[in-house]
Amino acid sequence: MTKIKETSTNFENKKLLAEECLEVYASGIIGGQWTLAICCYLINGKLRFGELKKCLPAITERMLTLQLRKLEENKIVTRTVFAEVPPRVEYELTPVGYQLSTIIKNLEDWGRKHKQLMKS
Amino acid sequence: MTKIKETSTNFENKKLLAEECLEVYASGIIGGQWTLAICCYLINGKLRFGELKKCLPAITERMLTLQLRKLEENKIVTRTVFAEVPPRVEYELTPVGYQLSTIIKNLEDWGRKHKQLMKS
DNA sequence: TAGGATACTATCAAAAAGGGAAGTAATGAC
DNA sequence: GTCATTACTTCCCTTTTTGATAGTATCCTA
Repeated sequence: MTKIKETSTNFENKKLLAEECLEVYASGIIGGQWTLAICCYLINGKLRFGELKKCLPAITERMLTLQLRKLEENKIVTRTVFAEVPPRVEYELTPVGYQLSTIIKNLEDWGRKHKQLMKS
Repeated sequence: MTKIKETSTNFENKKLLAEECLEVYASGIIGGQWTLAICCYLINGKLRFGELKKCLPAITERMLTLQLRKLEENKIVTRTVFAEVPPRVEYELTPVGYQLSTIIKNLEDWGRKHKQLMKS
């Protein structure tokens, strides 16, 4: 999750696919390793940076920051900074962010079925 | 898409997340760069290796093979080899594979909305 | 005046994903 | 006997993502 190289074949491929295939586009946006997990927690209401970190004990601060920035860029969360010391920053889903709940639910259902199937 | 290192922190994190979060589990399975695109084409019926390749002009044979193998491992597609020369191999979605259609549709709808939003 | 709280940022390294090009096996057509 | 066809496999390299660790700023408290 750093800068992307706009000359790589990989970049081109991603762009092309996302252009002609809305589901690929969507999965590119919510497909980061922690993205969905973060959204899951935010769906129950806004959370501070530190609270999210507690929800995801294994995430590093760097990763959490990167993912939140990406979500913010993609207008899926809003970031509100309170001018206090120590600082307080709250993250909340936007309307499009909340609209992910259907997808999340479907993924959950499908995931359950699939997991069951793989066990047998 | 090569071997994964079962000792890496990354591997551990993925495992943990997938265990406690079915939507993360699901997105890990269908989240490859070409996975959803492949499923999209297969949803209309079985296709041969070469036909898939034509559907995705930019994919390399290597990648297509890897993705299909992963899909097969995850019981999302079946692979049927016909003992002919030149060889013929057909790929078809399994029932769970077909059940992805809901998710694909959701992603498509959400993607459309999101894309619209980002333009404004 | 040293330490704590919070939300980061910076730097370096490792792992994972993806790409390019060439090679393989079997057989029928020419 | 050479070529074409098909579905791969191999090897090596680049790009992208993720992890580990160590800072930074500000003010309040003890």
